[in-house]
Amino acid sequence: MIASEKCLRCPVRSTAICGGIKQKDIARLSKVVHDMKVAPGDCFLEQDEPADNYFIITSGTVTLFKLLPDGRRQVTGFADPGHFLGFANGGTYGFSAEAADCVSLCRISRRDINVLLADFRDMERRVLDLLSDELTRAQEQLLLLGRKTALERLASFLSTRTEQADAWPGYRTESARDGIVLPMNNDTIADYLGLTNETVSRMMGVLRDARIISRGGRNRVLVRDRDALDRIALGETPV
Amino acid sequence: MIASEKCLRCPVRSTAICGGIKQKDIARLSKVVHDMKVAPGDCFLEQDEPADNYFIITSGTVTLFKLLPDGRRQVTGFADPGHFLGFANGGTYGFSAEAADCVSLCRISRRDINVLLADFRDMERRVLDLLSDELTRAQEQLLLLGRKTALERLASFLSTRTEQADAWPGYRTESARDGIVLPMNNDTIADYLGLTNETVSRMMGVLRDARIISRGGRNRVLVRDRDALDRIALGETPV
DNA sequence: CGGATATTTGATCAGACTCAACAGCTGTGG
DNA sequence: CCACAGCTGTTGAGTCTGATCAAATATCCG
Repeated sequence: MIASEKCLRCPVRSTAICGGIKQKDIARLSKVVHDMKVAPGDCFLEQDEPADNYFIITSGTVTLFKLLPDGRRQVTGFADPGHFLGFANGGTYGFSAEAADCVSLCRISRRDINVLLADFRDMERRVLDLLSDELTRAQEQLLLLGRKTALERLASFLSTRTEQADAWPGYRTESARDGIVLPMNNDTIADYLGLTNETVSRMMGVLRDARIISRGGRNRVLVRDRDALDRIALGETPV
Repeated sequence: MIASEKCLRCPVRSTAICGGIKQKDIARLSKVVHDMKVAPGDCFLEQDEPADNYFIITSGTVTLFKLLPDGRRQVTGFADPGHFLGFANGGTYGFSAEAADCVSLCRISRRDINVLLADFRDMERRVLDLLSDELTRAQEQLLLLGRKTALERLASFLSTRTEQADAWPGYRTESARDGIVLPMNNDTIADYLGLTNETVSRMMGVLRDARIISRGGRNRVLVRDRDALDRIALGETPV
């Protein structure tokens, strides 16, 4: 899955766009793919705005969220490197996206994406796979929000994050083998899990008291008992 | 969007698969597309089973759901005619599907779908659009489950169902212009909205007392004040 | 009619929210 | 070096929404 460094600048970028990319196509891609940097907290895609661009994250983490008119917020997911953003059914985005930390991404206009899709046959299939993955993850999150308790939600979140860190070692620093980095604060985690920041803090305390996790410095969590975490996440441990 | 009756047996079927289908391709499609009927309550696709088939609903409504080990159930959505089921990232289905009422569908094996996708160019794009729609709807549902009250959830559900009835008039009987049909019982609605059947019943009563809806016979609801319904759905009406 | 299933209604309970106060960390400026 | 502000996270007390449990009623269908 990791492409050779030779293609374009960022391995994730070429991988995400069209897999094994040929040297002769680089020039063409460079014309339609624009690099961007976004500072933490900056919103680069807003709900209900015209969906003119697609984005592919190359580094950092992006928070995706929806808002109700009175300000209630639901974080619908986090986009990590390799993620593809910007699908919209009705011509406008259905969610907003803001950088959780320093984010690099590349932008492709709606017009150009169609050319790319037509020219790079395997790209369409890849996008289809990405969307399919994302839908599967969204459905898992529906189960979480609809039927899990606060403790189960937090355990699920930490478990999933740990899995992702396994799948993509870039997330994990060598100094903390079992540590996962949470680039978002408790407010954001709360909005993701349908809870409040107080409840997130309390449940974090419950897991810490049970020696299942421990604090590994700012923004870092050490998972000490992953089996226990997974059992809680699946509701197999009575509260 | 409605295909001509001449293509295959079901207009929805040809539309869903590959849009304007040519006469000469019908024979080929018929070889890989198998028709099926499913009785109400029957489960034809089970979570964690090998994802060997894709399905396209041609009539009726299908309930999609996920289960926790202890039996808690979350309905992740309803698949109406034209919907495409069976995407799986890890080789197994991520959810189960059972017929809500009498359902007709066609089955395409995983092997055959790849041939179809390769041969019918516009099919891949159509599937991509369907997936994109579905993801958008899933995100809307995340907002509902994470941040809306019981009343707001039910109002959202009824509002969305009404919109769908507008978009596809087949849903609506001419005898009840504003009536929508709910082919699922309160238990299923509850599992969809992350509530209990008692709460669904109570909130239905609240909307009825407020003259926003009224009962239109079994499985049928009349929406009397759609604006009010939408305002509640968006949380713009203080409880 | 009768039995099964679904819905409605009531009373009580509990998990998570709200509001409020406090602690810890970080960076800033005197 | 310390004082302080500002932000994030923690902890506590009280409240409330929706769940649970139980019973009554309604609806469907043979």
